[in-house]
Amino acid sequence: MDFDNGLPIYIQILNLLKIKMATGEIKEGDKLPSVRDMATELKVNPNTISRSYTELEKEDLIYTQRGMGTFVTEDIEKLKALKKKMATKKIHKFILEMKELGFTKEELSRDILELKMEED
Amino acid sequence: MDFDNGLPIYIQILNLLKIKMATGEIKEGDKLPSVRDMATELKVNPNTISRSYTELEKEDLIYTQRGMGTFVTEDIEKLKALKKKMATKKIHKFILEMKELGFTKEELSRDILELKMEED
Amino acid sequence: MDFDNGLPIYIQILNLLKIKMATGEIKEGDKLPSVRDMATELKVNPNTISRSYTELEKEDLIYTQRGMGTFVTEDIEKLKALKKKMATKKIHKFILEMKELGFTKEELSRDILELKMEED
Amino acid sequence: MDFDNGLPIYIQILNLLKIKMATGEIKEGDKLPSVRDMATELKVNPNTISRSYTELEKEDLIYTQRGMGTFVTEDIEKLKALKKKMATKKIHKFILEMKELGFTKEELSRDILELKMEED
DNA sequence: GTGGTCTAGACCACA
DNA sequence: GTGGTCTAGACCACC
Repeated sequence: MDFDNGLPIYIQILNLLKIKMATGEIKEGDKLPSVRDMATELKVNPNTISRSYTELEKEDLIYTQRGMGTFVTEDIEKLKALKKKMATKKIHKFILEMKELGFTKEELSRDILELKMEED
Repeated sequence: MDFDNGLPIYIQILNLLKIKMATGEIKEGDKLPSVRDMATELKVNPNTISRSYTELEKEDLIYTQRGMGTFVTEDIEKLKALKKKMATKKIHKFILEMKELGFTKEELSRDILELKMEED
Repeated sequence: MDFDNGLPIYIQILNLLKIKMATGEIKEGDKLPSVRDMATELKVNPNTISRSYTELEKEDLIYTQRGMGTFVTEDIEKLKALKKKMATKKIHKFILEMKELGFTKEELSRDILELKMEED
Repeated sequence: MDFDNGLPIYIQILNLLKIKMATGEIKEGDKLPSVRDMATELKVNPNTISRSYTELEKEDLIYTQRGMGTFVTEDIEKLKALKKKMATKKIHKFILEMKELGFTKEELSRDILELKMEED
C-alpha cells in the first residue's frame, strides 16, 4: 500500500475504509483495528489513523466505545446509503466534467462499453 | 468564478484553460490575456496566473514570446491530442473507482443513460 | 439509558444517583443495588459502577458496610445540602456563561418565563 | 488565561472565539491571528490552534484563504444565528437539568433575580 | 488494553 | 508569510 499521490494519507485511509464499508468487506458492527495496530500495519503514525477514524466518526459511519475500541455503525441503512451516495457523487462529477469536454451521455455510455472490449 | 474548493487555484485556472483549448473555445495560435490582465479579471494574485501559464508551457500547450505575450501552440495536433488524453484519463479513473465500489462497466453504461432520462 | 454523550459513564451514573438523592427518590439510609447488580442492569462494566460508588463515598454521600452493601448516608442534612449545592452551582455557572454572551439577569429571568409559555 | 479545567484546550479556545463572534467583539470578515501568532500568544502549540480553527471552519463560522490567513465568515446572518443558537442551547440545557432537580421555571426565574440582589 | 489530547518540530504547497 | 500535514513521543482518562 502506497501513499504516493497528492492526497493526505488520512484521507486515503478514510476512503479505503469507506469503500470497504460500501462493498460490504467490512460489515455493520465490525470492530476496526485499534489505532495502534493499524498504524503499525500501514507504517503510519497513530495520529494519522486517529484522524481518519475521527473524520469517519463525524460522518456517523463508525463509533467508538471508550476503552473498548472503534466499531462500524450498527445502522445497516447508513452503509447502504453510503454506497449509493458515493456512486452517484462520482457519476455526477464524471458526467459534469465530460460535458465540459463536449461529450454527451450517449457517447459516454458507448465509450465505456467499447473500453471494456479493449481491456478485457 | 469561485475558487472555494480544495484544489489549488493555479490548477483550477490551468484546467479551465485546458478545457477551453480542448473544446476549441481557444484556438491554435490565439493570444492569451496577459498575466496581469487575467489576474485582475479573476481577482487573483498575478503569481498564481503566472504559475498556471508556466505549467501549461511545460506541457507545450502554450508558449511565450518575450515582449509579445503568451500564445496557444500552433500545433493543432497537440490540441486534438489534448482532448483525447483528458477524456481517456478521466474515463479510466472513473471506471477504476467505480469498479472498487463493485460496479461493472455494463452497469455504468446503463446507469449513465438512465441518469440522462432523469435530468433532461 | 444511553451513555452516548462525551461525559465519562461513571460520572453520568454518579450524577444520576445524586439527582435521585437530591429529589428524595432515594432516601437517607436506603440500600443501593450491589455493584454487580447495577452493572448488569445498566449493561456496564462493574468497574465503572464501582468507581461511581467510590466517588460518592469520597463526598460522604454514601457509605459501605463490609459484607452488607452500600447505603445512602443517614445524615439528612447532607442530602438537603446536596440539593442546594447542586442547584446554586448550576445557576451560577449558567449565569456566568450567559453573561459572557451578553445577557443580563433580568433578560434571563424573563426569557425563562417566556420559554415556559412556548413549551407548555 | 488558564486552561486548567477538564475541557480540551482546543475546545476552550474554540468556545472563546465563538463567544467573541457572538458578542460582536470579532466581526464578520475580520482576520483572525495567524496560527503561529495565536499559539505563541496563548502559549500553546500551533497544532492546537490549528485544530480550533479547523473545527470552526467545519461549522462555516470562519474560512481560510490559502496563504492569506483565516477570516471570520462574511455572512452576518451566521453570526447572529450563532448567538441565538448558543443562548437557547444553554437555556434549554439549564432548565432541563434544574427540572430534574425539581425546580419549576417560575422558581428559577425568581431565583435568578434574587441572585442578582446578592451579588451586586 | 483503548482512544483522546497535546507538544515539539519538521516539511510542504500556496499566495 | 500562510495554513495543512505528518512524525515522534508523551500523558491521560476510561474500561
